[in-house]
Amino acid sequence: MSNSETKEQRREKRILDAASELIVRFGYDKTTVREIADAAGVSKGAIYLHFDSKRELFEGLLLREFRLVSRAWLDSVEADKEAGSLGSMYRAILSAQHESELMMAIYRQDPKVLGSYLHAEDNIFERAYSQSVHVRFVEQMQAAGVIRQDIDAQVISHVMDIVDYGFVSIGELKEPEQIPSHEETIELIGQMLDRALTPAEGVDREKGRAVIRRLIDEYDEILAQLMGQGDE
Amino acid sequence: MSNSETKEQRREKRILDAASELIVRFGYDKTTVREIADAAGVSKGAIYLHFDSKRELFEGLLLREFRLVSRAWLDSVEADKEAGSLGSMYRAILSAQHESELMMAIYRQDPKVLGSYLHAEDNIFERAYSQSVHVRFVEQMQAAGVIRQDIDAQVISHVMDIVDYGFVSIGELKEPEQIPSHEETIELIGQMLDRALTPAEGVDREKGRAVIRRLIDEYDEILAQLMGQGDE
DNA sequence: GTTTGACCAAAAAAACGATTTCGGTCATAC
DNA sequence: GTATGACCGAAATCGTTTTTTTGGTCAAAC
Repeated sequence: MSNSETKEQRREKRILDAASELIVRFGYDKTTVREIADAAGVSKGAIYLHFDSKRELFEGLLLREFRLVSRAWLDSVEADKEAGSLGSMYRAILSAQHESELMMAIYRQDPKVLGSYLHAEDNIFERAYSQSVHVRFVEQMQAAGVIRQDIDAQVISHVMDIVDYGFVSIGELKEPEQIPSHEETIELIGQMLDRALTPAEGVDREKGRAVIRRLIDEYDEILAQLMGQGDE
Repeated sequence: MSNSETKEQRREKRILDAASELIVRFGYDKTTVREIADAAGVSKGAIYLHFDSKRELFEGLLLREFRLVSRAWLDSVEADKEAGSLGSMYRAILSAQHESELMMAIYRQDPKVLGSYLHAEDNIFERAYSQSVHVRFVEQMQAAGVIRQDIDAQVISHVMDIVDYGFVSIGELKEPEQIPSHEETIELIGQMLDRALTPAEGVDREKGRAVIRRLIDEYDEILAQLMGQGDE
């Protein structure tokens, strides 16, 4: 096996790219399979060679996005030699999320984009949220000495969720011109976390990065599992 | 004039109380004037002796709530001798907001509660937001030496908006059992703000409280103005 | 072996009138 | 003077039928 993609993989990528753009723009319900096929330059039948249904196509798209964003997060943490503090890692994940309009819509559970899928039974979000990855992230960071251990992990994780949810959702509330650059915003958020949650005795940055690597591995497994479930 | 309310004032209060409970529960659109009258124990006609329309009744309710919450905020700041730091004041306002279900719905711009009023033209929110009270709050706090002056007030204010919006909206995303007590949550948020935004040289708490007093006065004026506009 | 697009049943949307509900008014009662 | 609720027109809701759209299939074409 070489690293070049097969013809099929390239076509699947084109389909998902087309679906992503259309769904972000018009929403899941208002985007038809026909339109996705046209935008991807394939026939409608071809889509069903890759996915069993519109729903599974969408779930494939969601899973790809989860993976892409977590990969981007990991890369940015690995690339930054200064990284390892809680703030720098949180900044990295906010940045990674912010790059993807689809990911933003997912995190804020935007009904305009996710449409009827949002309330479809047994959807991927229910399954994904039942794993409490955020709490585990904080617990492992505490164990690694990157986060103060005198505050309950549940509470820390919840405040981080609040900030994250506010960050991706604030665009629904404010006009674009009232919003400062997201670099400045993210910078300040990172500072706040660092100053409030870093232990007094300082941190071993490499340990923090090690936690991220381990967590992303875990996360990939969860995604693979979700992928598997979808196939049945 | 004595401090006892007139009969009319008492009736207006009963009407607003009834409206508040029904609207929080069933939403603006699904609550009828008839139901409000019944719940308040008055006739429908009586309602129109106090308000020119259903819309103005609702705006009266909104303005009363703004005033009540800002008053509760001020009281809690005045009562707490330790208050004056940014964190303690922010904690107080989150608490005050959290006490009022209606205020929570307003801050998260909940369509289930605010219904068609949310997109009604020239609604009170548009007018209220055009005044950038949050930015002015931060600027005055910086001038009083309670907040670091080396960070742009716009950015600080925006991050505080993000936290606030996330705080009142997170209930839409998570199940109640996944949410820690709001006391713990608020406590940590306050710590984060204090540690990240307090100047190194420490603060004069009384100066901070003085800013609050001045701001609430300003705010009352803005509300009075909005009230006036509504009457035309 | 691949790919396509005409085709189908099911679901959604539109059309439409009948019916009910609702915000607001005002003649009447107190 | 104050308060009420029957009353009105506008608007929303409902029930039903018709029309259009859409997800998914598969015989035919390549």
